Amino acid sequence: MRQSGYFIPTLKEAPSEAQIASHSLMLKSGLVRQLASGVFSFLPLGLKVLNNIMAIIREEMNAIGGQEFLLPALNPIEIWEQTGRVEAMGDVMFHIKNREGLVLAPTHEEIITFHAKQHIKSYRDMPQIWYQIQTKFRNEPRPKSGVLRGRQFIMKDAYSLDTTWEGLDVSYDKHDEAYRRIFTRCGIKFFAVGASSGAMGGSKSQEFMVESNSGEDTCAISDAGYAANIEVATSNIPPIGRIEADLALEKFATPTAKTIDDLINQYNLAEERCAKSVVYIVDSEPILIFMRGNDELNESKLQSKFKTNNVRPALPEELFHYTGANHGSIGPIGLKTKLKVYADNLLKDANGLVSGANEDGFHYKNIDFTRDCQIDEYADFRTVQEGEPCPISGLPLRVVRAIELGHIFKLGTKYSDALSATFLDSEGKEHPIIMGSYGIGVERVMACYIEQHYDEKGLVWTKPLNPFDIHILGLNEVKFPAVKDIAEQLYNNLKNKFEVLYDDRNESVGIKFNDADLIGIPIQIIIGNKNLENNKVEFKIRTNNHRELIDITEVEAKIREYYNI
RNA sequence: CGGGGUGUAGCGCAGCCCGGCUAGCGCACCUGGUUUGGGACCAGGGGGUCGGGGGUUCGAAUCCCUCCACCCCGACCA
Repeated sequence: MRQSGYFIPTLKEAPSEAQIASHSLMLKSGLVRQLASGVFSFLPLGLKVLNNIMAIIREEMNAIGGQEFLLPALNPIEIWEQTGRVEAMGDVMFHIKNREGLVLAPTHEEIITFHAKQHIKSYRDMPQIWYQIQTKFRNEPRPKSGVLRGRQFIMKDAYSLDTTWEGLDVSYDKHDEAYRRIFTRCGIKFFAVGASSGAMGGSKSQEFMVESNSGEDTCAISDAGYAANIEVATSNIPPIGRIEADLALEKFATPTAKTIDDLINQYNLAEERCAKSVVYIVDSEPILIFMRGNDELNESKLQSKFKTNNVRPALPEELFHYTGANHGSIGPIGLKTKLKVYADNLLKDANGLVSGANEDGFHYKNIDFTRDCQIDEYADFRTVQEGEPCPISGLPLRVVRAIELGHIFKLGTKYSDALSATFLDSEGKEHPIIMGSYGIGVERVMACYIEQHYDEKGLVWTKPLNPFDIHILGLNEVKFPAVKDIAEQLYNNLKNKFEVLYDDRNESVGIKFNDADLIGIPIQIIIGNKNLENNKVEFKIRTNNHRELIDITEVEAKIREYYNI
């Protein structure tokens, strides 16, 4: 490709809206342009990279037996109504205004299930893995970070159809392995985490994450290989257990203690023996939960425990109404109304506790959960903290931000039940198809690669994502026709063997060098008049910016050596 | 949806507080010339609904009202 006629609009200064490296570099190097908030156009160079990523995805999906589909973005709303997801999606789903009954698909479980219902009738028809690489539409409330969170984006989504739960396990594991291969081949350092299946109720879910301060998820990871989304992460902090002394329950005045910290400081108490009360409304039913000291309640765990997305902290007036006290004085003893009472596992059967007396300005001490009050159930409600021991090794956990690249999910029969997609087993009995769903954000792969591969000069592409293999720079071709001749010769010789970009523009050397470094093609062949006098050209490797003078006749061999082909 | 910010040429910005010649600067772009190994130089030139609408005023980029877009924080996130 001759650069003089190829559209690569590089920018010297990035538009001010770009806050993160990948966004800024994608704009500067002419890969993308923003059209509207969360909506991006891919320019030729960016599309080449995207195509490379999609080629890898296709290879790996095909390798596990995936069959490629192309499903429409325009969907009849009826199908979405049948699964209840019009309501569940809410504003996230785009609705077509001038054609009643059509929506833009944010994902394709419904449509896949629709086609499965049409034609998958027998256990003999399965297993199936169906996938597509297609544009999704989601009306994100706040698009951000360039292509990382957009209102329109390309997703590889795959769906497995199985007759048994064991079959689903096999399909799920295949995707797990395929995803690891895809991200590894793309040159991305990632980790997989157990994730919350939340109210979806699926039996297992795993996210593929890239550590990054630009990420929107939080994960707890350890060097021992433990990794989990903070929504489900645990640590092996031991329960506080019981103290020896069997002390009598005692009420005491705490007029100025509103928080756990106040209590600890004013009355010299052990933080872990303070039972913090949290009142939540779960599907309109109030519940009381006790947490250890200043432990933070994890709403995702709450949602999973009660299998609903509908949880919220109680309002101040609700607190008083249900407990008889205001925030800061709520406890397990003497509740005004009967509430279901839960406690975090760390407080299991504990005694010697301090908690509110359900009377403003008073607390109880020496509370014994097994003696003084009724705890209906203990469960894991807490959010793990940085430095806590990893549950598999005891090594300290790190809590990091991460970008979600992909998600694999055991759906079960949620959609096949809703849409009556059933099959007959070998005994002629009808069962719902058992499904899985598996997604990869294609632009995110690109952005994550960039986040992990750039320097102060610009992008640093490596095989196999690189848009071109070789960048030929002819320096001062107008003044030195010999440079032009050799550059043309090399270009014509190499262009049928490799993807070659030839900078034949009549630009100053500075511009050519800087643009080449910005675009980041792995190998630069720099042709200048001085070196040419000795039949030499420069061979520059972008990953380490190492430059070497080589004989013109060696160029092809050097390229083959670098790419190992 | 709540909070904060921005909107002036393709990009980056100044001017606005305190209204006043023809709206500026750098880069980019066009023409001619000179240059040529890390974003050249000289000369000339083109490009603007100052986000939109309304208002105040003799006069608005500037003050007021309103709408919109974009960015950041938060809420939300199948």
